[in-house]
Amino acid sequence: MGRTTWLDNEGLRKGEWSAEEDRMLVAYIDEYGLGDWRTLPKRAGLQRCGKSCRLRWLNYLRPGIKRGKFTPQEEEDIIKFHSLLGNRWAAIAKQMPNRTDNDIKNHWHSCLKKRLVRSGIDPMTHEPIVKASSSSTMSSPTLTPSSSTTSSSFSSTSSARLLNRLATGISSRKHGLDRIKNVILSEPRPAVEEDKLMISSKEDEEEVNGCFMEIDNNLISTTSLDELLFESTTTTTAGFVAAFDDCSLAEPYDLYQSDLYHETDDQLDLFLEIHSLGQEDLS
DNA sequence: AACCTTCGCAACCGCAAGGAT
DNA sequence: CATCCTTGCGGTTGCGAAGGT
Repeated sequence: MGRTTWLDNEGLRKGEWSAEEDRMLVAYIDEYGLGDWRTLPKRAGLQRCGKSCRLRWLNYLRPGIKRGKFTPQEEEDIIKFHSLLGNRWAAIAKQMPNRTDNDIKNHWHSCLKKRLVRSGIDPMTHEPIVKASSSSTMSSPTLTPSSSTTSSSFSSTSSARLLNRLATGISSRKHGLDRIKNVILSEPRPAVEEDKLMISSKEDEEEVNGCFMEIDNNLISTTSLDELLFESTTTTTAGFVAAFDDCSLAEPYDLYQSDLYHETDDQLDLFLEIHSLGQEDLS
């Protein structure tokens, strides 16, 4: 299986790797370690570009890679992490150390995505596919648009889901957290009127991702979002505060303003922790 | 048996982020 | 500070295998 091998216009081999090429790459890295991928092929005696060598090493030759069929547990994990992280395959792969991002991505596209669709689950939102109905009421699968909504009218499931979406936004965008702090979670927290939160430019819109677009579109109110964040961290995660006792934080809310979020990996780990606690709580 | 479709997966491409100069 | 270079990521493609008609 694989692509046939050919030479590009610079005389570099493309396509399927031969056993001999694999052997040469492994032998070189074993002896000299990983280094400059650009110059590695020449030093290793390979007629490949550095990018190709890197890919071959990371996705195939690197020690510790688990190949072959995914177990049901692994599939479950992929679906779970995808619901949290979206198409961030590298981030998902970090949670599953023996699998490569390429492998996970391939399995998702060729198998898991279709399986979810067959089960009536939207593979992007991980929510039940809502068929167009004759009802005239505007509805969102998880978020109820209402300026008079109180936090108690939101299910803890939707709260957790929203929190997870925010987590994805925060961890994937450099200034996402700052924006949340400044625009939505500013202290003291005045009741922010919906029309005060304006997304002024296309750039802003892209920056703050779909979550904020929903705000802009009035699908959820900012005050509801604020309440949701409280609710998410209190009612859906009984063990949440206990889990972070070491942080000496009085309220879960404070976590949003703490230094814990300054590093992407920390954000991710923290939110995964929140999510798993939330899942236990919901089950 | 021949043809067609779907599956599985390796590898390529383009782009963006971040570091080096 | 600007530009260049390298690395890493995600989307997509290509192709043999497997299965169906």
